[in-house]
Amino acid sequence: MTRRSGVGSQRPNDHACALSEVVEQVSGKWSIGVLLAAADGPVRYTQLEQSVTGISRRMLTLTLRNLERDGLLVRTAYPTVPPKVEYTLTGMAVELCESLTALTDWAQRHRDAIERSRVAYDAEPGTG
Amino acid sequence: MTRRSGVGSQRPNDHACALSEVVEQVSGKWSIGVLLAAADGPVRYTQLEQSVTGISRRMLTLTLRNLERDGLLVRTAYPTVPPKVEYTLTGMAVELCESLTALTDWAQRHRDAIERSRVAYDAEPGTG
DNA sequence: CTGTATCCGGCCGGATACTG
DNA sequence: CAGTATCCGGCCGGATACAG
Repeated sequence: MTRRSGVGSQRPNDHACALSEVVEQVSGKWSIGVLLAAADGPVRYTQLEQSVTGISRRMLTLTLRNLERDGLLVRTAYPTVPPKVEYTLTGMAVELCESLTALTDWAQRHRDAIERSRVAYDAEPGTG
Repeated sequence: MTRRSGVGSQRPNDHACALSEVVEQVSGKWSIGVLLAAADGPVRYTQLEQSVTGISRRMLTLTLRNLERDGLLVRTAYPTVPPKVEYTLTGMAVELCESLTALTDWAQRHRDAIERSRVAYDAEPGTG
């Protein structure tokens, strides 16, 4: 931070607003997983179902529809029998994923602290 | 991306996992707003209530407690009458906010596309 | 293979009242 | 000023069954 002079007229609330919109788009329980699973190239429905461990068909479809609707995924259906559908990241989504690496890096730097905050307070062993 | 050679053994799923954890921590309806509102320095409860437009006392408290618990905020209570409580970002949180600017930048680059995706689909012109 | 439809429980979050 | 307690509605998401 401390770049107040560079941004200009942007108040903190503006940042918060824009930021919240972005976060909300990927804040679904499965959005990140689906996005990352589709990052390596065109993937099929069943491939996603397998890579995104634990997701149900319902949530996979809903997540895909949302990402598609937000312009992050493109759905390509081939009129074959049996049907074949491929999902591909848009340029926007690729850039988003790249931006998200900043968060991944942050998470890695503070992995220990996060771990501690997610367990601790409940374990309470006698070993210290 | 395209840093596959640098990270080493990290599979996409690992990224997705770490990433999801981070996103989850700031995915509450008010987390981002509170975080950004507290970024300028120590802020008091009522200050937050005012800057974070629309938040209720209940949600403000819950959000603060969560951020505190995740090590992103520090709560300082002064034993005065009337009471005075200040909230400050931790170093972790400051770094997180800096990382989040990557997302803000992304949002700004794709602001138009985001706008379109949030309206559209309801207009339904006859051009298609 | 790629979905859709329905039911249902749990959690998130708003409104309101009360407290030290 | 800075919270806490309670009620309650709506949405998210899991399980399951059905369909082209």
